Amino acid sequence: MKEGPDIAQIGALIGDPARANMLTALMAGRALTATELAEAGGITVQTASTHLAKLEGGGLLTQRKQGRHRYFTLSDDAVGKLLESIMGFAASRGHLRHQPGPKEPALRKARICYDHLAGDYGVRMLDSLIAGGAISQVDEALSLTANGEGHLKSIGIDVTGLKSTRRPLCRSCLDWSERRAHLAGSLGKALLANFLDKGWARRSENSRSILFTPEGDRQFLRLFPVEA
Amino acid sequence: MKEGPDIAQIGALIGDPARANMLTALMAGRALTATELAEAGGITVQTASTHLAKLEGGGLLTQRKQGRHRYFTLSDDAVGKLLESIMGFAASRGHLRHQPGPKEPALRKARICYDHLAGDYGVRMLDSLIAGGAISQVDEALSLTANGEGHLKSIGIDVTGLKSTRRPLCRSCLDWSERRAHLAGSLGKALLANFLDKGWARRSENSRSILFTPEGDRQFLRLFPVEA
DNA sequence: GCGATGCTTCGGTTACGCTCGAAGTATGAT
DNA sequence: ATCATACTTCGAGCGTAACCGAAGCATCGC
Repeated sequence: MKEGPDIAQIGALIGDPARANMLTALMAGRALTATELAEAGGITVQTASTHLAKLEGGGLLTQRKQGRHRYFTLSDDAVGKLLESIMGFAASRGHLRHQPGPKEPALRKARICYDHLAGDYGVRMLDSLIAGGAISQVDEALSLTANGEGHLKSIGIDVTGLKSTRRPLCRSCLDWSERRAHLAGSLGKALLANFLDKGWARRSENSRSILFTPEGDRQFLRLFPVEA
Repeated sequence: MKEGPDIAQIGALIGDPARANMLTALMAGRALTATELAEAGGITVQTASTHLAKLEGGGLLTQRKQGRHRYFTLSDDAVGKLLESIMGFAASRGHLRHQPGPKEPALRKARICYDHLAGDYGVRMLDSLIAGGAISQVDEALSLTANGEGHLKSIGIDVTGLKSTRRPLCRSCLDWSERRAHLAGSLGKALLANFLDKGWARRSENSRSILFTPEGDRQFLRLFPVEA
């Protein structure tokens, strides 16, 4: 009767609202302290501590001691990937926790998804790369073309370095706000890092939004055109 | 603070052991009645009924009335995909609900994963198809080659028909027992259906195992060789 | 019509786990 | 040394939801 992996256990870990909020906060990719995570979860630090212990025990989080702080991060990108896929599914079934606020539009425009760009701009970027022949798409599978390699070089991204990592170069990730795919993988990460480096955009302090400067906005739209 | 999809809600749905067991039972792809699912969940029918109502409300299940029976199935293959990915993750973190029994080895050898072949045989099949040049692999992405199309034709599978469906032809699916990829997508489904049609194998009545006949076993191993 | 089967709804019990106050440990600052 | 900060552990309190017995519908067979 009992056979196979226990999905109930990790379902239960994610199923608590406070824990889910903490995990969502960690999707931004930064390491956060227990106190910050308590804030994110809307609970006291004592409660957060027990939650964090459970999440760590379940293999979702790892902690790093640094002085009197404990920084928590998602264990690895398998966790990020898992959460992404659940988010995508939840969005597809209309399980939103909408509370439409002022930050909402900024979030839909551009936000960080674990370590890469998501939202309207993320989707636009992938669309443009596919339309321009830099990335080819077969079903859900993405791969970089020789053409695209040159194109990225001109932007300032060295693809050969990325290829040597064990992580997939291109991966498609379902966007919960747009319900379409955007670019994940090490290339997606590198592209976002590139924009931040160039000063085109910066990360919001207390949200997952990516805020583009007026100049950065212009450059981004020029670099990733879409035919009307 | 509140932004994006509510992963807690579906986490909680999957997080209850009884519900998780019912969902796992439905991964076999067949429609099951409320009574059968109660059995699978290890609970009474009354309790199962409330659970099923919740799962249906959450968009995970759909029911079909047929006489005085109610047949439940996973809503669509997005649900199957989601559960697969959670199972893969759970297995990677060692969250098993092992109760090593006699059925375990059969399950590791060959089992059904929503609608396609998984386990040792599933992994072997994909490996062999890749080694034989029928399927090409870039990162996690799989695609059928022209070569492979002919090869499948000779087995008795018409790929052109499958291509017209909206569902991806080839998809890789992480196998929790082997921790390696096997073939999903409409092609994976068609291949399994083909084996069952030919009488090479049949589905176990009360488990997810796929039982190969001695002759089917021989044919399968011949068709999908692996170099030692 | 009648009984039998499959499933849902209702009511009441139980228990698990989320929660926080208070106290305890560890690290850092003065 | 002393105090402050960051976090964990302990010990209740409490609420929600899982659970089942019993009753209520619905459908089938006769």
